[in-house]
Parts: sequence; structure tokens; C-alpha cells
Amino acid sequence: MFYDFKKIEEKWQKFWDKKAAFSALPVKDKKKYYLLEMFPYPSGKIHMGHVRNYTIGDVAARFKMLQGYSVMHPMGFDAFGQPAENAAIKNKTKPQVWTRKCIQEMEIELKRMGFSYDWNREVSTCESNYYKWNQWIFLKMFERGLAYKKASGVNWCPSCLTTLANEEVIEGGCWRCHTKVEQKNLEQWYLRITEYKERLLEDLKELKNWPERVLAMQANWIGRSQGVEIYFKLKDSEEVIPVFTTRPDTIFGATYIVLAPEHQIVRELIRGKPQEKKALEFIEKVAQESKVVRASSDIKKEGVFTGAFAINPVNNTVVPIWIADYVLMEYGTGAIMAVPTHDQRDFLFAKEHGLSMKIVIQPGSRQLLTVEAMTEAYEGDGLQVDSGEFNGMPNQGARQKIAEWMDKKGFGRIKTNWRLRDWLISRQRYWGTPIPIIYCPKCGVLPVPYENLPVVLPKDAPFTGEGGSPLGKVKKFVEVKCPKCGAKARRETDTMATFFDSSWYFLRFCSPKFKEAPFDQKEAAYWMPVDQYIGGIEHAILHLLYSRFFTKFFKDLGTIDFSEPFNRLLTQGMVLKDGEVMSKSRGNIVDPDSMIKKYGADSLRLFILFAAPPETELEWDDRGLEGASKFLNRVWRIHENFPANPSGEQAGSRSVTEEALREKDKIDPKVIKCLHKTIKKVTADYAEFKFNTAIASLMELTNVIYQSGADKEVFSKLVIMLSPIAPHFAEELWQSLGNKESIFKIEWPAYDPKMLVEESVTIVIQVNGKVRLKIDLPVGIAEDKLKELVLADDKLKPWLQDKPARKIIIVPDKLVNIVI
RNA sequence: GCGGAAGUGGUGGAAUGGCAGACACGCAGGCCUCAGAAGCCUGUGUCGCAAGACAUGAGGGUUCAACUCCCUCCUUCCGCACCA
Repeated sequence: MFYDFKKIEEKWQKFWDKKAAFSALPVKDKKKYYLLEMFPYPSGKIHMGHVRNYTIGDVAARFKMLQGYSVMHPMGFDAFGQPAENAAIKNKTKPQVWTRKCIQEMEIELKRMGFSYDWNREVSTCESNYYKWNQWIFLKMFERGLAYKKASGVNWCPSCLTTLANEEVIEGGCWRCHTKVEQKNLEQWYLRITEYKERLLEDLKELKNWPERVLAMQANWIGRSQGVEIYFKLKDSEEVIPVFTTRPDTIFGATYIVLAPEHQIVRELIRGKPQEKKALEFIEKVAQESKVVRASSDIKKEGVFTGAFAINPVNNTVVPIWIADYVLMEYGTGAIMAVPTHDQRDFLFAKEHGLSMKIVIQPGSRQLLTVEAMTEAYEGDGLQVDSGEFNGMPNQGARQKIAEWMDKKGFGRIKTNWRLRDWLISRQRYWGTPIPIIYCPKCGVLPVPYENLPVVLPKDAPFTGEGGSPLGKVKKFVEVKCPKCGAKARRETDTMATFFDSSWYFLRFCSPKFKEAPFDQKEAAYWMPVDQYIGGIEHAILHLLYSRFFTKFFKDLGTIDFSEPFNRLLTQGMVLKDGEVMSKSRGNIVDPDSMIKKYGADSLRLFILFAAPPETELEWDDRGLEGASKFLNRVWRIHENFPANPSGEQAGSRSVTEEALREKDKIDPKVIKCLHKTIKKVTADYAEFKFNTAIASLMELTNVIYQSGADKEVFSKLVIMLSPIAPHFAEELWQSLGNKESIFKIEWPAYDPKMLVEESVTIVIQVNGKVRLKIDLPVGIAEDKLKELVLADDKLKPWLQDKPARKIIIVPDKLVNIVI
């Protein structure tokens, strides 16, 4: 017989809702705990990834509540963005109508899972009382020169008809629709995130409770590299071409230099040279290739000679200047010095085009390198040769020495290069935050005055998904008076990338209805930083980097006094089916709602936590879910032995002591011991998000109770420990045990260390490291006595073969190893 | 290429350097039942009748003792990538 999960779950969901059971209040004498899960895009349906993410968070939140923390556990919706726009076009409705409907549906689904959200704090980024503050933040950045407009080659998605930030281009395709990204030259708004690059990199060191791989991905993305910018003077001219290298130790081996085809000096170099025509053709060809093609042709290194020469400053060698597609304009100076002997790309290029080579590092012990015998570049370490005054030095040390020497001599300058680019936020779409800027023919680019915020998104924009910003077609919106001179002006018609919205929502949750600023400083000072953040690894770079950037910006504004938003980060693993990610295209989706109908939310929660640790991938298994349901039913059957306490005494409120229990119900001491052991284990495991092993020990306790019996006191503790995972189930049991209050109002049980002490232990006896015998002995037996006992044991005789023990190792109360 | 993570039964997964495989799923046998479902009990790493031997990707090493620490290598997954 199954317990009636449907009835129970509905009952308690109503109860929590009516009581606003989880509204968070700052309480002075309580420690705060801000638990946040990445808020969802309102698609209308939750999927297993949401269920996993939010279940992990919910258990942590409820556990902290029971431990007496003042917990904030909010939920909201990342509601702007293209899918709503596309869906609206398809369904002939408006994005706001569509989005609100989806939000309502998702709220219902989230509530059906029994998550302990403070719904009073719900925010939706598409509401003007939220995006008003996007505009406010934008203006603050604009004032400080951190938001600026520039024309440049941008990533353009021909399918979404909008620009993309560098971070949104994945393997040359659009992060959302995977369409190949094109290059376009447009005037766009950028945020100067590069202003924060040092701090974004440096502060990663403070994030001790972030996963290693996220830190590595961020560091990689920021991409700091230390090197030297070296000045190559043109032959027969005073003009200088700077190149960037991280290997100044190879400078004496530079035999040519290579420029990116887009390099501005190239046309000047080739002018009037015999190579001009060929070079121009090449430049044209490369320009037409998109970045994707250019990056994917990884073997061929095409290039042409410019006909010009430059001079290597360290030894005055004259070297030819080439242009090639493997040199990128966006990185460094758009020019490199080529050292074919010690860089594989240069080696391939030199071989292809018959360019000269020179060895400047010899790998010490091995056979001497010769240019003739080389089949690939030697990129390892060794001793400097043919390197002037640096001959004989190990190249590792020479690297720094040569850099300093060049810096001093003026041949170049020590420099750090970064991979991080400024963040492009302009989007030519409708469903986003309007950028609060006005263009006046006389006064130029002007911010919308703060008192005129929000710049409201017009409700009736004609958007078809084609041809430019939909906002540009709304006359009422575009035409505006200049805030400075009153003349006819026009509004910016681009909207903001939605990553802007999610870069500070965690602050808004602290005071979601605040009217004076994005957030109330007092509230933020109490709740922030987020103690635990939980979400998918797919946000390791974009969202987390932007949020860190915004937090640092607010610190500089003086509205907060910390510089990192998320203390601890947990990235949950994906939910797989048959070894593959669940997706519509694969048709292997398991719908959470149908599972709730069949087994109940509590069973689903239990299964998803039991099947794997939170960080690892989880293989979906219908039978595993069934097993979880079986376990709950087993506990339910036990409870039927404990009718409601007629005296109305609060169970679970006293500490469980052996005496008390023996007196009352003659409980098997084994059960009491197991209880205390379980409390210890579960408390520690919950704190470390090891839910799978916590559940395993709860199952063990259940099995012990099942076999040996228990009283209400013991059973109550089991129910409390189970409550964060199966909250409806636990509330119901708790009530049926005769309690009047919600289980989440009571205190987390403590274990009695005295109860963990065993009287006897099983000691493992090994001979030469192999287990040969186990004996039960009283705890704390003296080593001498133990030795004596063991050596006298007849059962051990065959293994000892009358040989004398060379050594006897004793681990007290655990193990004896006899070495013969 | 660089960076990160991971390799343990039929499966998901446990193991502060100290009994490898907890807890489950599955499977097999039994009880209950008119029958099924549910429930309950027992068994279940491999080889072996057994005693026992062998087992944590491979190979070395440290140690009385290694899934765990060190070295070399292999495989898989993820991120970045003509980044100079």
C-alpha cells in the first residue's frame, strides 16, 4: 500500500503558501544564510536539470532553517530574451503576455516540488520596476566611462539577427542557435569589463570554495600572459612594427616577422612592390573568410611576402616581413616575430615557404640540434646559443634577463597581454531593457535623466524577427526631446543583452521592492554575499564573470563593502538518460511533472539526491525512482506503529538518552547507538552536500528500526533528519505523531558523543598485511595484552607457521598486523 | 597544444593510508497469495567443490599496510585554442 502522496503534498504546499512559511527576515541575533539557485528562464516547463538544481538548494536551505539560521531562499525569473520573442511571433501574441503565462505555469510547477522559496521576494527581470535599475546601473557606468559606444567588427548571428558578445560565440557559432557567426561592422554599446581584468583575475584566489575547474575556466578566459613587446624598425624607414612575444629568450632566432592581413601598415608596405597584387588578393581572400573558417583550417598556414624588410633590434639582422592568416589582429599587436626553430607554427610556415631558420636553444644533454635534421620545432628548455651575451644561460632564466635587457636598451618593453575583451551589450531585439540614451543632433550622446527612468519598453512594437531593431519602428518611442536643449532628438533603439539583467539580481533579492535604488544598502549589508550559490556549469564563464564584475562596480560606487558576490559555488552535474544529455532533439526527456504524478515530489527529490553526488552527472533511472518511493513507504509503515500521542506531548523535543528510552519502552541499545551515529553522519553530510551518503545512513537507521523496533522519540528524529529531503512527507508524519507546529520550526537534533562509544570492537588481525582473523574485544585494551591474546590464538597458528614475528603493528581498537 | 575532472561488481555509487564494494538498483531462491501486485527473508565481485587465490584503467615506487600518497603511461568527458 502506498501512502497518499498526492493528498499529503497538496495539503502541505497549501499550508506553506498560506503561512508564507519561508519568508526571510533579517534577525539580529541569528546567523544569516543566503542560499541562491540560478534563476530560470521562464520557458513554462521545468526540466530535470531544474529539479536537480533546486532540490539540492532546497535541502540545504531547509537544513539551515532547522539549524536555526535566518535563511533567505528566493526565486525569480530571468524573463527577457529572444525565445519569448520568437514564441510570441509564432503564437501571434506579445512577449509580455507569453512570458507572464510561462511564469505562472512555472510557479505552479516549482510549488509542486515543494521548494521553500520566499515568494514575497519574487522578481521578474522583464518588469519595469526591475529593468529600471538596469538602466540606472547603465547610466552610472556611462558616467564613469565604463559604458561606451564604438564602431567595430562585431559578431553577428544571421539567424537571431543580433550581435553577440565574444563570450556568446561558441566554436564560431551562436551560443543559442549554433548558427555560424558572421563579422559585421557596427556602432555598438560596450561595457568596459577590461578595466576590472586585474581584479577579476586576482580575486579568483579568494574564492576558496569554488570548484577548481570554474576558477581555471575564468582565469583562462581572462587570459593574462606576460611577455615583451619588441620594436622591429623597418629597413630604410624610421617606422616601427611592434610585435608581442612570451618567449623573449628566442629573440635571437627570429628570422622573419609576420603581420595579420588586416594590419594597418600592410598596405603601405606593399605599395609599389612587385608582390602588391598577390598580397592584395590574399588580404581580400582572408577578409572574406569568417573567423570560423579561419580557425578551422588549422593545418594549412597560408601567407605571402610583402616585399618589405625589418630589422631585429637585438642583432641588427635584416628579416623579411610576411603576412599570414595564422596571425590574428585581435591579439597582441597583430604582429609576431617568427622563430621557426622553437615554435611549431612558425616551423610549418617556414618549411612551406622556404624561410631561413636559426637555433638559439640547445637541449643540453641530448644530441645537438641542427636546422637540417629538424622535423619539428624544439619548444622545450635548454641553453642559449647564438644569443650574444646570453650564451650558455639556461633559457628559463634568460627569458627574464633578456626581457629586462631589451626593456632597458629600448629594444622593447615588458608587457602583459590579456585575452579578455570589453563586453558588447547592444542587441537589436525587442524583448530586453531599452538602453537609456538619447541622440541630439546638437548636444550629441546624452544619458536619459535619472528622474525619467524607467525608459519603458513600448507595448506595441511591430516585430517580425526581421530587419533591425523593432524599437526603431515605434515613432512614439524614438522621437523625443533633447533633455538638454529641447530640440528634436531620437532614442537609442537597441536593448541590453539579458546577461546584464542577471548580473545583479542576487542584490535585488535583498530588497525586491525598494524604490530608491537597485537595492537597499542596509538589507544588502545583512544578506550579502550569497553564502551558497548553485547552478549549472554552463554559466562558469559568462554569468559568473559578469556578476563578479558588477559586484566590483557596486563596491567602487560605495554601495556595498565586499567585492565577491558568491562565497561558495556548487555546479551541479547534468541529468542524463542512457548516457546522453536529455534534450528535445534526442527525444529522451523525462518530464518531472509525470514523475510527480506517479511517485510524488518527495520520492523524486529523494531519488535525485540519492542517485549521485551533486557535482557529478546523474543517470536517470526509473527503477531508482521506484526504489526511493519504496523507501518512503517503508518509513510510512513504521510510523503506523506510533499513533498520535494522546497526552499531546511534543515528541522529538527532548534529547534521547539511553536511560529514558530503556525505562519507557525497553529499546534495544543497538537502535539508540545507530540513531546517534546517524545524527552525526547526516549532520556532517548535509553540511557538505553529500546527500547520497546521508540518505544511505538514513536507510541503515530505518533498517535497524525495522528489525529491532523503536519508540516514538527515535522515530521522530528519523523524521526530522528526513525532512529537508522529503518535506511534505515529514510534515505529515510529524503531525501524525501528535505535533502541532511545522517540523521546520523545531531544532535539529544533536547527538550525544557518549552514545557513540562502543564497549567492544572488532579488531582485524592481519599477517603480512592480509586479513586472517577478526576478534571482538573490549574497547581500549592495552597493547601488550592485545599482542599476547593475538599470538596465543590457535586460529592464527597456520598463518604464523611458527615463525617469529619480526614486527607487530597495532592500531588501537582497530587492527593488528603481524609481520613475519 | 593548454587547463580541469574522472576511470572501483551486471548498474548507480561507498570507503580520515588500516576489513574494498556501504546504501541502493538489478538478478536468483524462498515465504505470503487462488493468482498477481505489494511486503518479508536469504544469497549475489571473479575463479574455485573447498581451503584459498585474484580483484579499484596499465606499469612502477614509498609503506607493516595503497582505491587513497609519488612517478610514468593509457582512456573518457568538459572548457579554451593558429593567443605568439
